[in-house]
Amino acid sequence: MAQQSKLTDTIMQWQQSQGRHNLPWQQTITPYKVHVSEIMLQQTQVATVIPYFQRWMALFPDLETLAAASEDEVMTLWQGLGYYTRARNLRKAAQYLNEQHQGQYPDDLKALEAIPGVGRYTAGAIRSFAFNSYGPIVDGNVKRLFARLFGIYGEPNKSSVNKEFWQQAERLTPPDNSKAFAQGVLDLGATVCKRHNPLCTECPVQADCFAFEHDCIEHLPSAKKSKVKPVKDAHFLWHTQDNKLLFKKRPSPGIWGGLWCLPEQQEAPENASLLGQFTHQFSHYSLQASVWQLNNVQQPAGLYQNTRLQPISELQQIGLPTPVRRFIEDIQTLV
DNA sequence: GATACGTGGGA
DNA sequence: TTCCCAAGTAT
Repeated sequence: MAQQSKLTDTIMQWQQSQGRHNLPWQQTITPYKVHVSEIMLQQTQVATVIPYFQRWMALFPDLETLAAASEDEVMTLWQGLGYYTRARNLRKAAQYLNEQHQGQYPDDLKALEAIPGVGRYTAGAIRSFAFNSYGPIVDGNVKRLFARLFGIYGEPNKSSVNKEFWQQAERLTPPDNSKAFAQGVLDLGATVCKRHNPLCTECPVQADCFAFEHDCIEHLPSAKKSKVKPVKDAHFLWHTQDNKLLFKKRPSPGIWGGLWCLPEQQEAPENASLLGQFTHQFSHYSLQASVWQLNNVQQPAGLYQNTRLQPISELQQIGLPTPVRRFIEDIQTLV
């Protein structure tokens, strides 16, 4: 067996004694559980994911069940978790694996990356966690850890900087049995090498750490350029009929794609009264929404494609964007 | 390479 | 309040 770096050994041993071993997707590991959890965890905190993961596994216990599920079933479960393309791709992935790979997960990185929604990180994660084979990973945790450990400056998403992170990951990841290493860098980043107030006194690689030695932990990783968030206006229609509310399915791709939403239009409608307003902060823009109640006899024109009248008492059964659900609930409380 | 894509938590 | 960030990917 090839000589493994001391850093690799240290991180693996730390993981086995101090790392996380009780996360739901670490129990009776299967490629499917690893896949689902890794998709859910993209840009999403562990604590947020856990209840979604539990519900998902109860409803879609395997690839076959998932492949046969409707998009609506999947979106209803995913509502509130965000980045809804992930949910649609997960369902596509199940169909793809059933049709192209006999319902089995491939175990090489290239084939894993060909799965819808699986990129370089997730392919490495599946290979490491599910197969315990060589699977380098670079995520936010790893970037923070490596930036400090090796003194890697520059915006982490800049391609040249990103390339450095991946080179380090490929170099340090052991050729076999890479699970403990992959889990180790994630756990170190998440629980010790935190963005704020890192626990350097508990860090197993403190002696090797550039940032610790140079006392520049708070300056690494380098800050990204912040951008001005644009404000967008939206006009939603509130149309009720027999205690039912009119919804329209959001197109994909696009914001809230695949979820049901109040019908939206560019301009404020004529002959309508303002029922209420809400604002919502997306990561890339602020939404200023107005909700218009149409006059009684007025029918919303040209809205019948992909629409449904949903009983207000049965809103739990469809996937709604979080701020829209919140608005509707607030209105109900007032009534 | 830049941008779109959600939501909630923490400082 | 506002901003950054969290197990990134697709286009």
